[in-house]
Amino acid sequence: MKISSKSRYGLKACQVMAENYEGAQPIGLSVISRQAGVTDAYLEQIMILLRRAGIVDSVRGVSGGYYLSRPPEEITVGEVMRALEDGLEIAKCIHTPCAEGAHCKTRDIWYKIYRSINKVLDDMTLKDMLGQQEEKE
Amino acid sequence: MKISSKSRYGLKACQVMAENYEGAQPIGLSVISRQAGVTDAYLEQIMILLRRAGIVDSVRGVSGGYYLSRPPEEITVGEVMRALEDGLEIAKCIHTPCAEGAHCKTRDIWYKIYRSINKVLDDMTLKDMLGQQEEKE
DNA sequence: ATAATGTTGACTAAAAAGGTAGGAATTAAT
DNA sequence: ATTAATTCCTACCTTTTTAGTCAACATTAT
Repeated sequence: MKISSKSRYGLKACQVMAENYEGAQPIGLSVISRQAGVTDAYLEQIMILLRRAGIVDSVRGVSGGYYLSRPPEEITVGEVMRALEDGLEIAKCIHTPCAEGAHCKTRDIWYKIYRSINKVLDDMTLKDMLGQQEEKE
Repeated sequence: MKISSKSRYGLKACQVMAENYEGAQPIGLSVISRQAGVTDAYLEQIMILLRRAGIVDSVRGVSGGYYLSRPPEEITVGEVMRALEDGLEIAKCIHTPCAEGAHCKTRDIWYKIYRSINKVLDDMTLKDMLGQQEEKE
């Protein structure tokens, strides 16, 4: 029940790209990795996931890089997280219930958690994320 | 971002104890392990966590076993899960923010998730869990 | 006494997470 | 055309966590 480093770095990378969305030119991997505090090699793996999920586009070759495929207000944090966190499936029985199936009291708990996480993340776009006030502790 | 098997088995074990709470006599480990679908040896480890968290009490010796330390309506699922899932701390920065601290946009996301999970789990007692209707989907 | 049962800590194996390396493909600039 | 910068892809490696086992010990009803 921990957020993976892929999600941490990946969402941070999205933040960087969202902040520079107006620039309209691709941002080099090394620029993003520096701001996200991660190595190029590792961030590469993460960007590939985001690209395959249709969240970012890329340009290869000299002065290539990455950019959000859509404006920050059209990409939800949930979309990003699903790409990085195995569909946000917190238990196998979320999508493929076990034999006990619909009668399982504990599965109902996992499902409640699942829906609540999805709601939080789908209700927030990358633009919202940039603009939000800090949470109190 | 997966629920651990400790939580799955542990909450199931609590369900068993809650269903038999009226009996008022301790339930043997092997009885619980059978119903929870887990080995005695492994469930033992889990019961120790629940006992140390004050959720269950135990009786040693012949005809010993485990039982909930309080009525099912006085124990929340959140309490159980915190004992089994490392305090439900989904990211290190939940309790000890990193250098970026309160200005961190991504931490705000993790914190939102954290609160939402806690709310779901703390709003539900073991008794509620037994009585709840199945979720759709 | 003794047999049934919980307690504890050490141990191991398997899986997942986290991260690295190297070369292929692509492209702007020269 | 060549070169240098850059992404793409696959395979691999290391560390940590998870999941599970085991054996010796402590307690208690009978």
